[in-house]
Amino acid sequence: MAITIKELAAAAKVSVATVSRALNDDPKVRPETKKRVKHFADLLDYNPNILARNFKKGTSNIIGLILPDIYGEFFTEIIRGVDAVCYEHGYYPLVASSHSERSMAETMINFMGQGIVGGYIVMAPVLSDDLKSIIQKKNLPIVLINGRMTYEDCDSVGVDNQASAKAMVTHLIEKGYKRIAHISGSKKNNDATRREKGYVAALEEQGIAVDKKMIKSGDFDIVKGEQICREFLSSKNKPDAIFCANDMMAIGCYKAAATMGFKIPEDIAIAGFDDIFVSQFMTPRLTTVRVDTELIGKTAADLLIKRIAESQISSFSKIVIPSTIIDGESS
Amino acid sequence: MAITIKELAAAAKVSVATVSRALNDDPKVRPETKKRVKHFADLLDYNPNILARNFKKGTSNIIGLILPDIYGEFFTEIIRGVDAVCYEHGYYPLVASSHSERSMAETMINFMGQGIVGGYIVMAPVLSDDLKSIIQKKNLPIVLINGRMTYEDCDSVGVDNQASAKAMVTHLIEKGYKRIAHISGSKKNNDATRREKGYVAALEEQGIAVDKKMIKSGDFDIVKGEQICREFLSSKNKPDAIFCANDMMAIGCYKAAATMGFKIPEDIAIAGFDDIFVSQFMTPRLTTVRVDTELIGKTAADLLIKRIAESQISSFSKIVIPSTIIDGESS
DNA sequence: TTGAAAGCGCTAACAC
DNA sequence: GTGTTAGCGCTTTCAA
Repeated sequence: MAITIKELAAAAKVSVATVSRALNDDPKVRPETKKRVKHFADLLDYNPNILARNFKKGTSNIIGLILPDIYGEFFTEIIRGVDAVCYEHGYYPLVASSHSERSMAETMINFMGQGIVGGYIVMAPVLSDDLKSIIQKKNLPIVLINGRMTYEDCDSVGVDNQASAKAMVTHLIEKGYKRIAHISGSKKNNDATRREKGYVAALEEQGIAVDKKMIKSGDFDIVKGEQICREFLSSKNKPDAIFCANDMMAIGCYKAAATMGFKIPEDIAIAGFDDIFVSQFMTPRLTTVRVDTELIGKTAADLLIKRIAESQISSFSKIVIPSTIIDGESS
Repeated sequence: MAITIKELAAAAKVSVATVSRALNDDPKVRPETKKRVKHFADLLDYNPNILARNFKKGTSNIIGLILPDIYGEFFTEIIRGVDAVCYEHGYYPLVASSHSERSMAETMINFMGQGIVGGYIVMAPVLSDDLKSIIQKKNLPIVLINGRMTYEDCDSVGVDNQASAKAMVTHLIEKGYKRIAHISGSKKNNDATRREKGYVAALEEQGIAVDKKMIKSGDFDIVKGEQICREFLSSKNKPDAIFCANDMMAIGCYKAAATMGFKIPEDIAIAGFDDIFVSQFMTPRLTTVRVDTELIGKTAADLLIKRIAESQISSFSKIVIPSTIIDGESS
């Protein structure tokens, strides 16, 4: 066991209270006393037991980061961003996935009232009623990532999926594409539905009729993306461009095009969403929407840490992280 | 603040001690008492304050997962594996990267004696003296991932990089390739040096002279991989195959080959290491070494949790996670 | 400016 | 089998 405040107090010949105050930079402590205490703390290699501190204060410097799953770049970058900000502020991120078999709501309840975390960042692609009620009766600060941005009861950070998708499709139209198909994500996924709405909005704004047959769900999956692209390419009314709801499905399209002998972008233009790492190395370079995912994580952590530190509740923020169109050679 | 053990005790009309015992399944408690306590616990929505428990017991059900950085599939899968096992055992993973500017050693010291974690999993691609001394005088259980496997002072889990690389190169030789080049990782990275050794060992075993000019360091970087591949392909003594120390560099090679007009595998065969997600979707499918990274994380977490739970120290394990050769169409 | 002491919620030794 | 109580290391009143 490491050295305790008592031993440090004895060494510095002051009371434990003074040690505590000195180490917490209480202005009431005389500078020379403070100095002596700190000197001995260094000397004896003293580290306050954070557990005891958190326990006593009823808060925690640990942030619960609850993700629907842990895979792929998106989550990694969120974790990375959260980690970076946590480090700056002396917080630690506790990462938990919802483990599919249990609901996300359960995971959150598990954390609650246990004292382990001082607040959480929740990434909920689907905002169930369970989850909503938990957020509403929350006893800990919560920041939502990419949740429904209209939600009024907590802070949230995310991308404007709809506007970004709309911008991308508009960009394709401006480049001269007339028949733009869309491979959407899962119907249940909030991001996916927003992106599809953006696609529809762009067409409507440009006076292009929306053809339902030109929208197919690929579940964000690379293999499904390939499959659907194959269907599009072999249909009689072949599209001249495909906007995929994520880059993974776009990669699937590349594969389909290659094996079917279609050249990108001459025979079929492809656009994605996310700008994952490999996209910049694909030949031709994928046209896509870049989202600074790490910034989402950072912003969420910043928000949460502020929220944990403050006592009174100020109004909730909804922060939109901007996205950029990467005009690659695939369109 | 959530309900405490005291209030629960009052409700169930027993002492706090009985509540504690009942909830911890102490066999001394009468079944009916246990039942009543649990009933009230459910009713009142009681969750024990884990912080208080950990504090009191001087342990923690939180595992510190210290990574050199957080990006790419490898780390994600480690986190994923650790998370899965943690969940099973009621533990939580606390993820921290070493944040480059501070050393990994510092991060570990930060955790120590603070009570926050009950042990850690450390992924150290380089085992510095700092780190070694910390491991040696450790006051908390540690499991090393992919560290130097010869290290004797703690548990470790990892891949046999050398044997796997050797197997891959031998495989290439058996396929008929005569002039196999190697794009290695960073000289400082333990994985990289082991893979290079495996490459050399395979050549030697097959009676092929090792040509130093055929080994160049690409730092595990996709762009450097492309660059070096370009150099190899334009040299007068062009290799007929390139074994890259990771898939990212292999992707770089694909790019170089495509732009220089070389066909894979006819003009140049490419092999990688890691079998990252996109490798299976590359055209042609990349020949590579598959490592079950998630299993590494799982195994490490398993080991650590056992270590935390047990009181006396048994001998340290070194677990080697097997790897497989994926015989793709790029060779 | 400093010290003494209470107490956070829980577990475990001891008493009954 | 159950209750009483000390105490984990720290912060924070309250006194001095």
